[in-house]
Amino acid sequence: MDDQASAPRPTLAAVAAQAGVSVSTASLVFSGRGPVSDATRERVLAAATALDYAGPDPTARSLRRGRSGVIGVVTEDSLADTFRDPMNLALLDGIGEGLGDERLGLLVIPRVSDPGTELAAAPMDAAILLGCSTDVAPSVAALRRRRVPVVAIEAVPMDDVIAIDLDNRDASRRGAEHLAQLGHRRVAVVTLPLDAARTRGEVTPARMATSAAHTTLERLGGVREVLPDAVAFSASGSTVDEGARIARLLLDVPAGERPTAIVAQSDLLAVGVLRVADELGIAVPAELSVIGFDGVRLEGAIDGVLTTLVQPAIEKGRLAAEAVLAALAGRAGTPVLLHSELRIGTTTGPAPAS
Amino acid sequence: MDDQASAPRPTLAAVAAQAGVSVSTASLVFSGRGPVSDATRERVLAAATALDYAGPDPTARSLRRGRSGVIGVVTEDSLADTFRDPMNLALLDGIGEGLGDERLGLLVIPRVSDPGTELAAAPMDAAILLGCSTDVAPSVAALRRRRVPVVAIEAVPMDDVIAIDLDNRDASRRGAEHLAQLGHRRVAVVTLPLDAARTRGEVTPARMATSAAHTTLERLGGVREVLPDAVAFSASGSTVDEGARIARLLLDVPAGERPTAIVAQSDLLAVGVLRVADELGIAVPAELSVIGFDGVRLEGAIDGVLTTLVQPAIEKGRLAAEAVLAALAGRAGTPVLLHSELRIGTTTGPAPAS
DNA sequence: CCGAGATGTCGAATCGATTCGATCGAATCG
DNA sequence: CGATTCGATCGAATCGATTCGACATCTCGG
Repeated sequence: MDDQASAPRPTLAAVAAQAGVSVSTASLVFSGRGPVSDATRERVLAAATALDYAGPDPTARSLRRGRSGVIGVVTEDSLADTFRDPMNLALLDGIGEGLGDERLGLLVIPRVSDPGTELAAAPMDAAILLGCSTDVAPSVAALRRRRVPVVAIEAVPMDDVIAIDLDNRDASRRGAEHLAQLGHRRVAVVTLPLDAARTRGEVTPARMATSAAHTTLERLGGVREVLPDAVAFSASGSTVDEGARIARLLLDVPAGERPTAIVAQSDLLAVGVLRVADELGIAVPAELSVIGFDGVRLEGAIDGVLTTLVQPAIEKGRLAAEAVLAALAGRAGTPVLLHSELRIGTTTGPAPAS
Repeated sequence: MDDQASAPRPTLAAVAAQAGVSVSTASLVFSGRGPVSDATRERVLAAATALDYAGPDPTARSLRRGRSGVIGVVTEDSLADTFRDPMNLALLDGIGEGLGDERLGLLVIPRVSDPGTELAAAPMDAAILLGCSTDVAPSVAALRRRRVPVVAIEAVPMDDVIAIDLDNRDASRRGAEHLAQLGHRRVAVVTLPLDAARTRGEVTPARMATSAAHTTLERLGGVREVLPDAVAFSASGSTVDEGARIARLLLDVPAGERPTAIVAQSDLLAVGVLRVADELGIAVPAELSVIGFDGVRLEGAIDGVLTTLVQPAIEKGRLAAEAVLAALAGRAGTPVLLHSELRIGTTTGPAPAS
């Protein structure tokens, strides 16, 4: 019962003493980076077992080695919301794949409030910034001061940040062209969050000017290259509920004022839009075309196939992990630009004759 | 560019020197746990800014303080699969809630292969064992040696482990009674993994005897208290695909040999079963009743409402977090037993007349 | 005007390991 | 057989902070 309290955790020094060797030799046994005779090794290991020694203290080891074996994964949402987005899960899949058998733990850090505080407090050897739709500059600054290599997924290009980027603008443009070719002229966009406060509402030029949400702006810009007049409303997150919320604003109006197509900046948002269309009895794609972004698996959440821009999500995660490993090895990480592909499903069709 | 390489990261000592104070005083400024005059404080902070000092090194601080500010979350599956289970997401929600504003990071550690190795290498102040369906003894032993308090969710009771437990056996029994009352006699069970290897296949007495999968065995035991002859097949994980896989074994047989009801040990498994029933044209609940476990939100994955045992998942996470905080504060954590409730949905009905 | 108490600052020990260079005996080689 | 090398071991410095006890200064009551 009170063993735990009474017996202090044994240290390497205690093990060395018990085995009758010096601490340095004992250390060699556990780290395996020096020549040790078999006899000595066994004596040390026996002593460790006798004392119930659990191996070198990770904290002390980290301090001395200058490595903690931990990769920080910095997310935008709350912990659980982060993992509710299949996009992030795919990224995680890729990261796990890319990290391979390196023994690195993932420390998940929600960047919800006061950026920097928590970021600066946790030990980590490198950081991956996940889905940087809002302003990441403060976080990056905090990490840079700590000399922590940063890999950012879809962030605005910055010094000392290895970018794993996506052709957001070009892809969105292709999506918009698809709609334009189908005759759509009245198109609305449901965007990802536009600022750190995740304000919900119409995207005005003023808001765009002060926004640092790279991905959001790029995707919107791509659409407006083709459809300059497309109105846009920002969601407060990439969730089905948010998509539905914005969709109600856009669709619950007299039929004449309704857009004939909605571009959602994520598949989850698109599902929300489809759900509301269904509620309101608006036929898709006869009366309304919907296009998403990401190309994640939607597990039977919708009937048919969502027209969307499929991005190589797992690949993205894998490349991020590889960039981290490169940075850890002292090699310069290579920035990457990935490409999305338009998948035409059953949610887009010719614009209804007006 | 090469600033990063050339200029070594400044230390507290450098800041102290620059400010003309001792290291101890500088430390006091950052940790805020001693009296420092305003003038001194400002001088130190100015020096820190001048040197671009990012604050005390987390690793060094952890070593000295004996606290790393990190909670280990030990999972059974791969990283991404863990978070694909809505059950675990709900737990995470609860953990986040229970941790509140304590500045604690969550280190996610998949306990896939060689238990203990990674576990022992990462710094953490406490560990939460998530969904312990398979054998956790080795992990617990490794953590205990390191004097890391362990909170286990639904694990077999062990010394020095704070258990957050669920009435698995009783709940399953109530589910089985519901089926029995409806006249079902030929009932099959799709179980969670039965062993660390996650072997898929029929659950034989021999396998049960060597299994340490607490949750799995309890839930199965509960069913067999009512329906002793229920056959059982173990899945290799709590996923829709696994549920479907086992369901095909059970349902793709001549109609006379088919069970009239299937008890799935998780909602995800149940969804897999429903999917296969649909594929094979078996009407639910007219020809087949299906019951799940967990009561998680299934986001339109099925038509109707799943009959299932709803457990207080968020509460479970919250209690686990509170137990962790208690342990960290030196207080003894209180073991908890939570209760599930049978929710009767549209997937169970009277047994078909044979 | 002196001693008690409060306040601010400092030096030194400490947390638990890793690692560099030195040492020493044994084996190898010419 | 002496010089050299190699393998095994050890001592001591180091990683970057925190914290305890000591010390100096200042305030205030008596």
